[in-house]
Amino acid sequence: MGLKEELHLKKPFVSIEHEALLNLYYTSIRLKKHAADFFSSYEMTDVQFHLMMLLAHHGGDEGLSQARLSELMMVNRANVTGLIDRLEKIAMVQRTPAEDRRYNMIQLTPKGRKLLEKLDPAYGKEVQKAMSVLTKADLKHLIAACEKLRGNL
Amino acid sequence: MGLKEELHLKKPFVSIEHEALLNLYYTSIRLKKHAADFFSSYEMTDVQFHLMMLLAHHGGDEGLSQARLSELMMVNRANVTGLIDRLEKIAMVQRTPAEDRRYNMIQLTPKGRKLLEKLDPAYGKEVQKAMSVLTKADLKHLIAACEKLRGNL
DNA sequence: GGTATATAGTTTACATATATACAGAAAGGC
DNA sequence: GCCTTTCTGTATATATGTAAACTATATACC
Repeated sequence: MGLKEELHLKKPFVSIEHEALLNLYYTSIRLKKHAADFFSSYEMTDVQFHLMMLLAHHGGDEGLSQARLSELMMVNRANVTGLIDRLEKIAMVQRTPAEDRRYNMIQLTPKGRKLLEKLDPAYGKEVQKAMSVLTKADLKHLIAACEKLRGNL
Repeated sequence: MGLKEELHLKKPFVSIEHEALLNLYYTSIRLKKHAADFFSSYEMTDVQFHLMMLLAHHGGDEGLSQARLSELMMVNRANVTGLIDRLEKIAMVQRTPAEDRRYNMIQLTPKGRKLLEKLDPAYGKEVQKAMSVLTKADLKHLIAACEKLRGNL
């Protein structure tokens, strides 16, 4: 269903460019909410899961610094402080001082790793379920379009 | 540039479905930040502008209720209370009690309308600039893909 | 060696988002 | 008329995001 119908708008969009932008926004929001719903049954937020996934897939043994996490998540460094605070409070990750004493290296705790081992495959299935309405060709087009848009900013 | 290169990831994505999802997320975030930058020179946030645009284009004379705004913005009703509070404080919108005394009708003030008359065309140009790296066919594909994804949730 | 510069993480103030619970008002059924 | 249900807006607690200012540390340069 078109966004116009979905939102019960009386007027059409100003341009197809604007319509495409709003479709991107709203679809991203809806997918994010869908993910948030999924994680809420595990007492987790989608953002917390995302951070833990980054540690699992890109952290290796030593983990990732908060600055690297902020880069990977495209958020402010200040935001990561709070995220790690909350994840540390529920014992999912831990801070370890690095050799360079400006850095904290963040690692999954055993508890965090165990939760991820259960959640990661389940989340992967959810992603497949959500995205598999698109053909491989659709997916490639979508990725190419997104890359073009980001390249233009 | 691919997301893998942009984030300097060492490992590839698990699946093209996951890569497409992350492209959607990150592109949406980047576009939103771009818009936020644009509006910050006018002492406005992108969200505040969005709300005012909805009033201008879909509010008619009587305006929109907070519930309708929350529906159009796909956010919680509680969130709209705060948004209107802040916009009322800077005299961009006003609350008017409706006949049905449960409702507030929200309208642009003359000051808000005047700002929009200046901002709306400038924002339109920004949207064209950002989205016109895509051909009309690309845009149609993108919209169709987004509609399919939302239809599947 | 000493100084200027850059970087990492934190703190603060604020905007935006959710879920939940509440009060006031309207609507429907009996 | 009365009661239940539903709907709107608000209050609260909490999560996530920003910008800006701060401390501590490392690096570059003379």
